[in-house]
Amino acid sequence: MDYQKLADMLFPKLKHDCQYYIDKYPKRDLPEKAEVLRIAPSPTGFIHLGNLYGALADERIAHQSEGVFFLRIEDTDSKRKVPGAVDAIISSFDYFQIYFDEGAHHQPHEGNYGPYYQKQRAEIYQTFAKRLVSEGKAYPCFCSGKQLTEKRKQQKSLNEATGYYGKWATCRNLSLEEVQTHLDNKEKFVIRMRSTGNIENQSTFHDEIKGDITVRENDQDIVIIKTDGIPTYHFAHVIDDTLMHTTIVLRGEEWLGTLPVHLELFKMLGFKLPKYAHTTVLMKIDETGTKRKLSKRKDPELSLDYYRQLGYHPYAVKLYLMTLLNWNFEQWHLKNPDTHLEEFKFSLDKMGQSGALFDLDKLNNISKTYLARFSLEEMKDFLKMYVSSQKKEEYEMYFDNEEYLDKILTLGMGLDLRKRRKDYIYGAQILESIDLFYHHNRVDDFNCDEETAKTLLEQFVETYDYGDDNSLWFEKVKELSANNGYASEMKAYRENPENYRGSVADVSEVIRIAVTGHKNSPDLWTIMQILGKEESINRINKTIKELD
RNA sequence: GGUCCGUUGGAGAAGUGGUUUAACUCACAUGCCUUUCACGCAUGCAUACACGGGUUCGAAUCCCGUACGGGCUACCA
Repeated sequence: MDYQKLADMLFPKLKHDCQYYIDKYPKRDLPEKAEVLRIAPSPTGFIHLGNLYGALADERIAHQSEGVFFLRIEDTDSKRKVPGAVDAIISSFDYFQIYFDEGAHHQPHEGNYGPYYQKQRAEIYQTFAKRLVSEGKAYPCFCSGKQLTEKRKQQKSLNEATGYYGKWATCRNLSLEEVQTHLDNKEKFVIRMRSTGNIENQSTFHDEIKGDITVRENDQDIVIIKTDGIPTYHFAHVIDDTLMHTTIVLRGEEWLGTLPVHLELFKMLGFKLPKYAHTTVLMKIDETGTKRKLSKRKDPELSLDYYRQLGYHPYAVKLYLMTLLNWNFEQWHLKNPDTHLEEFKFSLDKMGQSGALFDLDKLNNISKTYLARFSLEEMKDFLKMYVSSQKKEEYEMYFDNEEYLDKILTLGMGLDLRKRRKDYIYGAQILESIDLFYHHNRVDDFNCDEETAKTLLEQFVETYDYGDDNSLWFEKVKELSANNGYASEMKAYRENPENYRGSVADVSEVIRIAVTGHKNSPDLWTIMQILGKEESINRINKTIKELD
């Protein structure tokens, strides 16, 4: 059989040979320990926490080792492509501050190993496929989809493994004449690799995360080039990660099953095998109470956009993912709350082996703990970023009067006060809270009837003096309480609650609502000091009026 | 069906033959603090090593089997 002739028949007009591409993408000039990793999403228009999880691991390992992290778009399946999806992917990674050294988003200077869209690399794959054909390691297959379905049916009824292999691989040994006839008939064909593996042969393979795993040899003549001339994932992966000099292939464990295919392809092409690291899948609890993989279709709330829209701080989300990624991260972070996560030594062998449940409670906790450490300036920067990224124009007015915004943030969140709040989880909540301060009358929430509230407020204003210090101020509130049948001492109230209408705490709450619009806030005296005499009294008077 | 991976309290997770009466974080509860809430501190809860055999003086840790969960089994990635 003249394989070279076969190869020329199938691929009559390719510009270059394999050597051309091998020379075009020389070994990267990097320090010895440097690792090269990539994330290779397909443009389906949906990326979720799982993608970010993987990207963060990639990014850390690459940059920690002074290596390279790049973005490749796996757009080999035209059916899956969604318009605008690539932009969405890039903008999401951008929001979460995952930075690439090279790749799809860096156009026009995307890097020296491009193109980074697989669609644009079609000719490269074909060139290598041609070489395999010329060496007798791959062959054209003219089977139609219908025929393949029929085969599968038969295999199932015979209780044999499905697929294109062994005696079922009917196109394996077509003669040149037969191929010529098919071509003359303008029949579509795919290129399949000619597997030499035996499914019975087992060996162990070292995965950087999973450890030693057992793999069987592949015996399937899988498709490497589809009828449209575009490669399948398997072939593209082997070619790209070789030419782009990826050193660690980090991907989801759903790829473990096809690892034997990739191993055989690497061997067949004579390429050096990269290291593999298969990460666990993020899970959630189903409505039915069972654990299951996060799904694009069923779990829209787990899309990255969900967190962006609510305004989770990107760094907080990363902190959470890091705790899932490396078990020792959390304790490191507790010890070093002010150290950036980039200082943490990330390692593959500290990754979990079983599917981690996504835990919103924990994310929220990490998120609010993180926000609670913010200074006034940091908080404003974050809110500005959030408001502009979400185009929430109705909130932009808050930034026009920074002095006022400062006051309100200080009041509401205890920023720059000793009593830091820790009950804000994400941006949307904070903006809501700011809104409450602007429209501060929540008379519905008073803990007493309106008549009483009004009386208390009127008496409070009469004796209020901006110059009073905290303790004098509070003495007055106590007096006010006592005059109206409220306990002025908490202890006394707790011992005999039936003797009073309430306690000084209840009186404080009435004033607090009148001043801030909130039932809860930091220390009231300080708030009124910050708001200023005039505005404090205005707010109370306004409330009194509304109670009439 | 075949094949691969996994299974430690409600959740994440450490521990890979003997200071383990199994860390730590979240959740939950209680107490202290306190003019509210939150914070902080302290305490507690949680009947946690999937099950059954085996190896061993000794097993969460090693071996075998079973169950359960998940992945793959496409001209999808």
